[in-house]
Amino acid sequence: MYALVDCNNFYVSCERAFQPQLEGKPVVVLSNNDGCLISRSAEAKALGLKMGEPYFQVKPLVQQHAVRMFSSNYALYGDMSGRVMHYLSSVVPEVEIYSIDECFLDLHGMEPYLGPLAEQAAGWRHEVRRRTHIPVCIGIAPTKTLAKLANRLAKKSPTMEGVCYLDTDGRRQWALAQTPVEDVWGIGGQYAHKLYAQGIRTAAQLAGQSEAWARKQLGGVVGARLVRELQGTPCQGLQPSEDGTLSRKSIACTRTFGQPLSAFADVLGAVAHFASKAAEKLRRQGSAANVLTVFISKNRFGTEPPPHTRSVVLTLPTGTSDTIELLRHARAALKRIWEPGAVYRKAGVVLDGLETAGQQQLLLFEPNEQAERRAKLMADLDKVNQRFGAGKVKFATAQLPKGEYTAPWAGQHQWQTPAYTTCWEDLLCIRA
DNA sequence: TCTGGGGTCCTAGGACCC
DNA sequence: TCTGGGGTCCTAGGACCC
Repeated sequence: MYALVDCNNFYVSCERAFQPQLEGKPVVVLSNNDGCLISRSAEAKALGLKMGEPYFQVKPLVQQHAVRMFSSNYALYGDMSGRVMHYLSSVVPEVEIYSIDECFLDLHGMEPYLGPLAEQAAGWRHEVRRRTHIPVCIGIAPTKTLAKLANRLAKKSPTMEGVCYLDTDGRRQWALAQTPVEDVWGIGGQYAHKLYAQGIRTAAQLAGQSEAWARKQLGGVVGARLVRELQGTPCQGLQPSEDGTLSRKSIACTRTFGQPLSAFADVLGAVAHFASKAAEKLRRQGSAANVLTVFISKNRFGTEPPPHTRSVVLTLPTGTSDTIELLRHARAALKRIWEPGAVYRKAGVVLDGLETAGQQQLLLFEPNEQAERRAKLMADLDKVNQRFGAGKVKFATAQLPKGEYTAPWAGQHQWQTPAYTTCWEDLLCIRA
């Protein structure tokens, strides 16, 4: 058996944890640049506010109903996520952190030790709430896909009190019949459309198809696996996350600018900043990158025909996590795709071909003094920034223009709350 | 005026190799 | 006239996820 634990409206719940007066009110959290709605309270959903909708389009509705708005505060959400995951990691031996607000628990063979799983899950749910103020729902089933499906039902039906256990074949059939096919994990817009055209509208109907059919219709082995999992045969095991952290296969830092930019120096400043941030993430997970991609984009919503994005992919001479090295390549890459006179809205840096850091040095016959000094410099840089605040020490390329206090590319974050749990200055103050 | 960011996996097709 | 049968690696593009 697998359990899927999912935090309800996670970002909104994090804001509510520090502002209990928001309970029962419509609340939304906006994406970077205060662009789109990315988390909504139940009350906000009831008003018809949709996931991913641009804020400017729903502004009248939001104002009319006095919906409370928040800019995203990832320092807070990341820390709160860590607290939830840390607790869940302590109740079972194997946990896979699937995203910032979801994790799978491996419950195989656990029932004799834990007792009835539904009761256990209710206890975990209660304890997460008590420790973090974050509400979660738990779905339990024989496969990951069915656990996702169970989780959705736990969220929808108040009588389940946040836990849904598909422990019998009858319950599994009932759950499949309840679920629209587009709500199955792995069925997105394209596939849903295709399935409807063939008269398949529920998860039960999809589960009734053959593996060969699924392979042909739903993208090969992925589709075959999906249908088998709906039928109750596990095809995906747990990929345990080491000590509660995730190790990525690619690392990106990309942003839409707060305003359109057309000066090379401004865009270079942004690209340099993104490269520095990506390099920090890279070192944090102990990796080195072999491939660097830089892209710049124009307005993708305007009347101009695509392509709106130009990118360049560089294979680096050797795997590296050195900011200086990556900045040098990023600048060269940007020069190659830069069009004078164009107006840019967004840029990004992506690191791929990740390997364990240090491996590339084993190839050298003699210890490379310069490489060692550089590695030490990067480690010290990270230490200083960790202790005194992100960006306290940075490279000149990523520095602000003279006399500026905010970067020209910086976005809006009009409704940002304090980083209550990760910054001393932002510590919550309670007056008696 | 205003439209997010960060990931994963898979397939097909071309280049190249023996 | 007739033109094999594997492999591997790489890239681009598609689809999906939260």
